[in-house]
Order: sequence, then C-alpha cells, then structure tokens
Amino acid sequence: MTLTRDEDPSDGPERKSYRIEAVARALSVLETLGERPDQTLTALASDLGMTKSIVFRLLQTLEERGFVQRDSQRATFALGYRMSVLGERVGRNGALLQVAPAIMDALRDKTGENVNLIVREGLHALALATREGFHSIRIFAQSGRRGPLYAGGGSTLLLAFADPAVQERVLAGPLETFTPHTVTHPDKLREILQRIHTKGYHVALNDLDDGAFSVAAPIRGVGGDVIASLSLAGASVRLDEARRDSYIEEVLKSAAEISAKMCFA
Amino acid sequence: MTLTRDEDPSDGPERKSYRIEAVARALSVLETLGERPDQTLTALASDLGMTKSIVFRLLQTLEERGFVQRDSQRATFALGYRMSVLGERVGRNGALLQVAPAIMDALRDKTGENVNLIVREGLHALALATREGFHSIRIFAQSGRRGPLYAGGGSTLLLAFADPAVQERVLAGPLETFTPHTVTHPDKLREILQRIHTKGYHVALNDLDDGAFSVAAPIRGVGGDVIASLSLAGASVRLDEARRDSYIEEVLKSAAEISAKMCFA
DNA sequence: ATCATTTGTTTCACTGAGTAAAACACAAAA
DNA sequence: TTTTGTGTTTTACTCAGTGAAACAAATGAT
Repeated sequence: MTLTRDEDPSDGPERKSYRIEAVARALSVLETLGERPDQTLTALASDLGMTKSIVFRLLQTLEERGFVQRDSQRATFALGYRMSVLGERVGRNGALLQVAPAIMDALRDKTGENVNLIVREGLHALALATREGFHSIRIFAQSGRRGPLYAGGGSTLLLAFADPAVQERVLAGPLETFTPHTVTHPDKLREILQRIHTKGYHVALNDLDDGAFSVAAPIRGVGGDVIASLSLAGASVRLDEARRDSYIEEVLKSAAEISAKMCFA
Repeated sequence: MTLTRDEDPSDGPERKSYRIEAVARALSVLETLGERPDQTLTALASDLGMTKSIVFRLLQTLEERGFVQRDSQRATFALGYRMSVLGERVGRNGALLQVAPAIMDALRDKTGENVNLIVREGLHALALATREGFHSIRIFAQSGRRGPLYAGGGSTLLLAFADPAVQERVLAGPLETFTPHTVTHPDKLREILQRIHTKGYHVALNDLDDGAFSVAAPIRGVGGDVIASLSLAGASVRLDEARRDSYIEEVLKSAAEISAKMCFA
C-alpha cells in the first residue's frame, strides 16, 4: 500500500491521505525556518525530529531553488528570496481572505450578528470580507466598500493602531458627521484612540450608522503589527451589558485565532 | 544508486546532486502557480510535464499545509496563505539582499566603479548594499546609510518612480544644498523627475558629492513597481561620453537581471 | 436522450528514489 | 593531544513515490 494513513486515526474507518511524505517534510523545514531562522543543520534536524541526512538533502534541494539560503559562511540556514517573491503574489490581503472566512462564519453562527474584516488602505478603511448576521438590519458593510477611518468600530480601531503620522493626517482632514454620535472633535478622537490602544479592543455605538453598534478587535501579522480588524456589528438595541461582554470576548478570541494563522500557530 | 546526476553533465566527471525529486517537483508546482495562478489540475500537469496523479498528490500535500489553496468550487488552484506568511519573514529587502550581491559584484568587476543598491524608506533613501570600485575615491555609499531622495543618481530615480504624494512631500520639505550643482528648485526637480520617468534611467552629476557621477537604473518587483535602484558611481572626471553610454547599458542590464529574479525569470 | 469528452479522483503493482545509520573529514575547543 | 562538535558522503534496504490505467461525475455535442 502506497498511501499513508490520515494523521487522525479516530475519524471512522480507513481514511486515506494522498500526502507525499518527502514534500510534507520539506514544508516542515520551511515552516521551522520561518519560526526560528538562522538555524544550523543539526539544530534543525533535532528540532524537526529528522535525521541529519534527510534535513541535509531537503535543505540542499530547497537551496538549489532559492527557497532557502545559507548565510555567508555556509553555516546557518534561513528562508530564501523565492519565498518572498511567491509570497508577494498572494499578498497579505489574499492571505487574510484565505484564513478569515471559516472563523468569520463560526463567529457569525455563534452570535448571529454581522461580522466584518477590515483593513486600512491609506487614509480609508476597506471591508475585505463580511458575513451577514441573522437578525440583520442591513448595516454599513459590503465587501470591497471603502469607508472612513474615524467612525465605525473596526475602522477606528485600525486608526488607533496606525502610525501617528496617519492618525494626524486623518484628524487634520475634514471629519464628516455621519450621525449625532459621530465624534469629530480631534482631541476627543485622540482620547478615544488612546483608550483603544491600551484596552486592545473597541466598542463603537451609533457613530457611523445610527442605531448600530460595532465591537472590534485587532488582527496582528508577522511583525506583531495590527494588519486588520475583526468586528461584530448589529442593532444597538440588542446590545445589553451581558451581550456586550460576551461579544468582546468572542471577537477577541476569533481575532486571535486569525492572528495565530497569520504569524504562525 | 540513490543520487541523481547534476543537471549539467558538462562540469567534469561524475558530479552528484543531493536533490530530492519529489520536493523539487513540489517547488515547481509552487513556481508555476506563482506565474500563472488559478490553473486547473490537468492544465498544471501538462504545463509541468508531469502525470495527473503526481500533480494531484503534490497539490493535495501542499493544500493540507496551506501552501496552496483551491478556489471555492474546488476547481482551480492558487498559492496559499502560508506562502504569504513565510514570505513576509524574508521581506522584500531580504530578498533583494539575497539576489543582488552576485550581480553587483559582477557589475563592479566589469566597470571598476562603485555599485549601490538603494531603496526608498519613507522620505529618505537607504543604501541596502554597496560595492566599492577599484579606482574608488570614497563616495557617499555605505550600506545602511540614509540619504536624501532629491540628490544622487539612485535616490533621485527612486523619487521619480515614487507615488506623486511622496514626490510632493519631498519637494515641499526643505531641500538642502550639498554642492553647487544640487538642484533645489522644485520646478526644475519636477522636470528632472519627469525625464527620468520617461527615459527609464538617470545620470546624476556632482549633485550630491562634488566631483562624483552616478548612473542609475530601476529594479522592479512582482507588480512591476520600482522597488529599488541600482547605480554605478565614481569620479566625474572619468565619465567620458563612451563610458557614459556603456555604463548606462550595463546598469540597465544588471538591474533587469535583478528584476527578473524578483518577479520571475 | 445518448454519446463523447473532459474533469478530478482512485486504484495498483513495480521499482528506484528516499531513507536511516554509520562512516567521514574537518574545525574548534578542552 | 584528544574530544566533541560540525557539515558532508557513502551505503544497503525497503517502502514511498511513481505512471498507467480504470473510474465516476460533469459537461457538451449530436
């Protein structure tokens, strides 16, 4: 038999996997080098639980193609330029769009509210993906839609974690009033951004759409920077104190899940 | 015998390669998907000259690990989020630093002049790597050094290909006078930038260091954007007309070589 | 409807590629 | 010196990877 068993032997009778072991091992090498670069051959081998011979030949193959590179003294290994080139093809947003949907679906199912995945693009917020809740009065979100950075839960959170230069340019620019609750006073906004930054999440109320709340949490990328926000949005009337707390918890948890995938589990 | 022969049979007697074929094939799949995404299984197979079975199992393995992803209808394949995540670890500059040195060395050896690899960082130029020429009166360059964007061959070229917003912020800011030949008049600078943009290269004379020339060409990345500049620099007195022309040609060629590696050969 | 093609998937027997272990050369430290 | 480490190379065994061919499910042409 040429097929290897599934890694999980519990799921029923005789599932087969078409995984090809040598390739899987090579991928493990790449991931390990991603987590801890500049490792020596033997370090890698023991780290991966493989023999030196194997790791040696895997590295040799990966190096031939530029997926791995040795340092100048040929002593340690790290990821190669081809990873960067190919990775750029996917892009950070592409990666988010592959990782987030499943988690967004789960969050929507658990809460019944709208779920938004938002990134910053220059001085605006861009909805990368959305899930419509069940009770859903239709709100803001539509994937591909651009919005302001200074109103709305997810957007404001992105602003809070953005470069100070970006913050100032937004605060300097014209601040449109969307609802009676939109905050347009720069100092008041600065205060809010500061609070978001320290608390690590944000609850916005009626500031973009009147009658709508939005509970947002940050998604972090490789360097630890905030690269996107995940938010729950719905009708303000439904946001009693208990829901507020549980929503915060759920959004934080889901955002952390996405972060984990984006920088390594 | 378990070792496969080297791909080049010409280099002497019986060289062996430790390449492991299954892994090499997997890498080929990744590169092909990088060049032409959203391909179907059979298209990939014929494209790569491999059996459907093989490609199927390679893809399955790569997909299990997130290096490849299928679209929603499970019909076509593309690179997965893990490529993006791992690629970010290397970074664009990291990739340049792996690719450029060999080509920079060759260019230095051929011309005997200083060679600089420069990227833009915000409103400044950053020398990623440099090679000292043979005649070399010591000039500007030192790797890791930050400089202005509006003077020096490589820097000005980067400015010429930068976002208009960036150009304006540089032109608005204070423009220091480095030599009698430094151009500090915004309109004159705009004109120069325009000319660089259309010609696709730049020759700077005595504008940053008095008595020094700099011949620069753009390096392009995945999207076709200019991500860095490669430049030859030396003493102005040596730059007669013949050298000027051949230097332009050589820099353009070397820069193109790097570009090719950065976006696919 | 029926047939013809094409897709992705699965099977299977053969064998040579991938593997582990052990030997190797070299360098740095003890 | 010897020791202990490194990366590299060799080896024999065997099972993982392979190609060919069969397969079901779509899709399109007749």
